[in-house]
Amino acid sequence: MSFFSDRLVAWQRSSGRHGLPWQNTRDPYRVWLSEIMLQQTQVKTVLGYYARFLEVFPSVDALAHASVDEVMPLWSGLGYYSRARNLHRAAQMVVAQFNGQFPSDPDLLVQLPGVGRSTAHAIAAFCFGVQRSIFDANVQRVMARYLGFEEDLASASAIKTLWAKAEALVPKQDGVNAMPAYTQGLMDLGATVCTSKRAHCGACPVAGDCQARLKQLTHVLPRKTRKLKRSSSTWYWLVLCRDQHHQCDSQSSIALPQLALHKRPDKGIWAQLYAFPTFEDEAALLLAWQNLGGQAGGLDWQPGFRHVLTHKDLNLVPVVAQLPSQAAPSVQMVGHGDMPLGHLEWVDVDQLIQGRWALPAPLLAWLKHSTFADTDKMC
DNA sequence: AACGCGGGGAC
DNA sequence: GTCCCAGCGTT
Repeated sequence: MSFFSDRLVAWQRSSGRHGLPWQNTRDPYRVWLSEIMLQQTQVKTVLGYYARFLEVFPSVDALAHASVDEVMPLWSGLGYYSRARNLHRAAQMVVAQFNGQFPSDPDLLVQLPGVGRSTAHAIAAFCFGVQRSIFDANVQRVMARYLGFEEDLASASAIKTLWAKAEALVPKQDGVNAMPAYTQGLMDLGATVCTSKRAHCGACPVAGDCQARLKQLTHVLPRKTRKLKRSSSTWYWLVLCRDQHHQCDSQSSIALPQLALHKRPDKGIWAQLYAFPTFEDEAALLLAWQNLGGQAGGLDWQPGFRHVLTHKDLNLVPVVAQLPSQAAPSVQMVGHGDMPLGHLEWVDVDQLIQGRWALPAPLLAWLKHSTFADTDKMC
């Protein structure tokens, strides 16, 4: 029990986390999915998404044969949506290039889109006992403190150096038995004991030779100079365009209200998700509205609301628009900054509310809580 | 090396 | 409010 890894493995088995749904399995598909969802995302948030995803796509084969439009709604609200697109592409790669079986070699795993070096090591360690180290923020903190590593982790060379030291600490023997517990132990220690704000050294299995504790540096390490810069808030105007052809009146049979969506561009915020036509200023909105044949007074400005992102605040203003009867239901619309809009998709409000389309979380939340979602009030 | 990318939680 | 979190891809 003298080695770091021995102590950590024993601690994980006695005091670590064991009941999480992606634990107690060596199914690479399930482990991989959990690792991707957990990137920059907390356990509590992931739980629901993970269960729903596996219910719809229980295997890598099922995921590979789906369309990306079936995958994205299951990610709606989770953030970092490129993860979902990479997940889908990676599933197709596993089927096409690895015969449906995840490889155990981290050098091959890292070729999958969305799988970086740390995630590749996690999959290899959990599923195949490969003796390589993960290196997420938890491990960086644990290692910087345990080793008394004082270099600035904003530097790439410092990261490289510390990662190499982490690799040197992995269990030397019986990887298949030890690596899953060891890897989980690193994460658990960082999440529950050696936490960012405070190190609970009394509960730590390796406090005895922790250099940060011995030098009273736990509150200083890890050093990381990079500061988060928040840019100023931005405004978006969102057009909620009703379909005239489905408007309710006393003569028509029951028709479902529909709204126009368009697919966001490949890059930038909400990339490739579906959103209401979005404009960065009122002039662009009005120009597009004019191009559509809209009339003055056909727009109803709703109260705006704020949505906070990591790097900036969004001020979102919904504008309800009544499309003129002569306009085609599908129209090429220009005026989204310098980005041409594609054809609009007309979608039942029901389907939006039920999460069948991949809307950004704030748009879906607003729709659900607005009177606009109430069919009666549309007539 | 710096930056963009969502959302939620802790304090 | 600020900072953090099972990071990765792009420039």
